Amino acid sequence: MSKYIESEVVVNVISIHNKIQKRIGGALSAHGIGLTEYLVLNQLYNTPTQKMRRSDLAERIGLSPSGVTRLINPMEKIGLVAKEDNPRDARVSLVTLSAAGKQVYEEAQVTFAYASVALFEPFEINQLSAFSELLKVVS
Amino acid sequence: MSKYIESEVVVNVISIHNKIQKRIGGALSAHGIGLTEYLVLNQLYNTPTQKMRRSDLAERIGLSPSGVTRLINPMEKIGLVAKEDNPRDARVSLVTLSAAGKQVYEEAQVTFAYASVALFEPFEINQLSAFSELLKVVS
DNA sequence: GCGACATGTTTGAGTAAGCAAGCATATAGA
DNA sequence: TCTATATGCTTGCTTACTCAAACATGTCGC
Repeated sequence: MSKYIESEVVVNVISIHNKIQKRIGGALSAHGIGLTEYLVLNQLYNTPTQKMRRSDLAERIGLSPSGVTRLINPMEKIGLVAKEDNPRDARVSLVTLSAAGKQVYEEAQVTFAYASVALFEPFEINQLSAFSELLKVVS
Repeated sequence: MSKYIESEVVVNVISIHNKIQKRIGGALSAHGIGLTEYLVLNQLYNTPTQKMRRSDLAERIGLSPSGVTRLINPMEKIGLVAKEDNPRDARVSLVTLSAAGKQVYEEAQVTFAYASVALFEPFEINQLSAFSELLKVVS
């Protein structure tokens, strides 16, 4: 098909990303959130303080700053996250995980894990670990 | 971070897909096409007849049928592909790769390969092959 | 302490897609 | 042969983003 194995890998990653989007995104809709919103909750949950600057969040989940603004506003309205000011720097706006957000995340995490396992069903743990390490380096 | 390795893999795939989108998509813009358009050309190029039904194309590149319509129309206008009727069935509309489209693809393929290699720079061929096989199965 | 540049966020306008509905054609059953 | 249903594509409307510009605040050199 292609001269370089790397090109092939890229095409395959795109393809699997489509499936992730459809299957996992679909599964998460049961919790009233989309895949990108899940990633936000995931980041906040796994941050010691459970709060983060909008631009850092953008960086972490691969969104533009304006994308974060538009994503977070509705999440704030339904109470999953809250806005907080940084007393040291009035430019920044911290996003914090609310109790409700935490709960939704913990529930959604289970769904996410199930759907992920289903997707990678045919593989062994050690294959997946190797895979994961590889991806982490590229990221 | 997460209880299941599979969840971790999914998050990492999403993350690398962001990079693919940005780096490879950016690189392809030098040829006047985006990543999705590249995938269309790639499919057509690698099909024996170099023509394909719109719905099959949609399936192959993970787009909805309407997405294909909206993607192909401009490509047809600039002459990368052409529309062809199926004499056996007037419902279907075949997409064919034009000579110009073929040329653009062959040039873009080089860019795509370079960018892909750059992305996976730190890895060995055999790691990547294993990786690629794994992805192919999931796909 | 003030001007110039740097950083963080939001807003306005545009783009790429999805879903659901519509339209055209094909096929199968009575 | 007509009617019902299935299939393929496109269109209208909505959503999730992006980029560039605007705006607000912070910092540095003098």
